[in-house]
Amino acid sequence: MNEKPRLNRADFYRDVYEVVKLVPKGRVTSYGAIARYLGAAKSARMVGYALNNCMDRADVPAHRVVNRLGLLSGKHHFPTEDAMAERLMAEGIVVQNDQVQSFSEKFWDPNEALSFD
DNA sequence: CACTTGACTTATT
DNA sequence: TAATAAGCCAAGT
Repeated sequence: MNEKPRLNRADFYRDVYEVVKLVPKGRVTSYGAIARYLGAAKSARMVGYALNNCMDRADVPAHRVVNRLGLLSGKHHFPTEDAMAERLMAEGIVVQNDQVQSFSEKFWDPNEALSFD
């Protein structure tokens, strides 16, 4: 299987949006998981960058993306400090102290979900 | 054109 | 176990 580690910037961003949109309601994923799914595990930062651009798009549930520890690392980028937590809790996710509770249970990995063959 | 910063992750000390 | 360093890639200054 030949892979293209170097995705086009625009494609990478677009893919990030796609994957984030694929995150089921009540679930969360991590930057690394998305990056890895896209074939750029080390480019987890770029995922965050992409999401920052996606903030203008209401169709991208960026609030479902947290860091690998389940921390709402991106909450500071939301319109309000608690917007991210509020949205997550509105979807049934328990967030406390800016941290997703039962993160392991709520964690949704695109690699697993899409590899359900 | 070079340097700094950033919604991260993994490895090493 | 916790703290620090390095790796990664893009965008802004």
